[in-house]
Amino acid sequence: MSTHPSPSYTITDLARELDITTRTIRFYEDKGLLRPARDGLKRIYSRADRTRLKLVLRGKRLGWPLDEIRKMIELYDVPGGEARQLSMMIDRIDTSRQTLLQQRDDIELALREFDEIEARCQSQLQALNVSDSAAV
Amino acid sequence: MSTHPSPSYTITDLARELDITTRTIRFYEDKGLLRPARDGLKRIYSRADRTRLKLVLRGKRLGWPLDEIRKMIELYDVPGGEARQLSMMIDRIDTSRQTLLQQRDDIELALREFDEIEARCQSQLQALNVSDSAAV
DNA sequence: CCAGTTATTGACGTTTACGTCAACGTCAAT
DNA sequence: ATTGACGTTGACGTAAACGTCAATAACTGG
Repeated sequence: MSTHPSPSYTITDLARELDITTRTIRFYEDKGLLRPARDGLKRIYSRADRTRLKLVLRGKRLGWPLDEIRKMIELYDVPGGEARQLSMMIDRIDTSRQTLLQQRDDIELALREFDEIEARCQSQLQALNVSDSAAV
Repeated sequence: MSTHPSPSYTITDLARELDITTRTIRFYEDKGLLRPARDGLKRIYSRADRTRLKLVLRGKRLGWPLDEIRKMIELYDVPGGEARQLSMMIDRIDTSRQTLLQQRDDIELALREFDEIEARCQSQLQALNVSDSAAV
C-alpha cells in the first residue's frame, strides 16, 4: 500500500494557484479560517488547508462575510461528540441551507429575466437589420 | 379602460416594507441606483422605483457590490437605440450571466455537501440512540 | 561571505456600505 | 404658536476586507 506523500504548499504556491495575495491568506488565518502548520516561522499548508481555502473562496463568490464563512467551514469538521453538539450542527446546516436556497431562487429569477431582456435585444437587432436591407 | 392610479411611496414606506433604513435608500440614490421624483425636497417613489429597489436588494443577497448592481440594473432599461448599443447590452448580459451561473454551481455543490454532512450527523445521532437504549 | 529571494510580523492606509448625529425645513393637529 | 412626525442635507464615524509599506529573519547560490 503506497500512499502518496501528502503534498504541502507554501503560501505563495497557494496564492499563485488561487489568484489571491499572500496578504489575503494571512488575513484569513488571522480571522480563524485557516490554521496551517509551521516550520519555524514559515507556514506550511497541507492538502486539507488548501481545500479549506478553496471553501473560503467559494464562500466569497457567494458574497458571504468571512465571519459566516468561518461558521460554515466549521460544519465540515464533524464533532464525533454528544447528541447536543450533533443536533446543533444540524440546526446550523439547516440555517445555511436556507440562505443557499434563497440565493438559488434569486439566481434563477435573474437568469430568466436576463434571458428575456436578451431576447428583446435580439429582436431589436433583427428589426434594425431588416430596415437596413430594405434601405438597400 | 380604467387604469389604476399608479401608486407612489414615501421613503419610509419603502424602508418599512423592505426592512432597510432610509439612510440606506438615500445612499443607493447617491450611488446612482435610484432616481425618485421630487415633490419640493421630498422624494416620491413610483412603482418602478420600488421594483428597482427590490432588484438592488436581490443583488445584495447575491453579494454583488453596489457598483455591479448598478450596471446590472441598467440592463433593465433597454436602449431602443443603435445596433452598437444593443450588442454591447448583449455582451454585458452574457458577462453577468456567467457570474450567475458560477454562483449557481457553487450553490449546488455546497447544498450537496451539506446534505452529506447532515446525513453523517443523523447517523451519528442514530448510533447514540441505539447505544442509549442498549444501556437501558 | 554576501546578495537575492522568500518569508515573517506589525502598522497604517483605503474602499465599500452604510450608521449616527446635527441642524434645518414643512406640514398637520392641538 | 408650538409640538411632533416626517423629511432634507451635510459631516463624521465605523466595521469588513483587504492593500501597502517597513523592518526583520532565514535560507540559498555564487
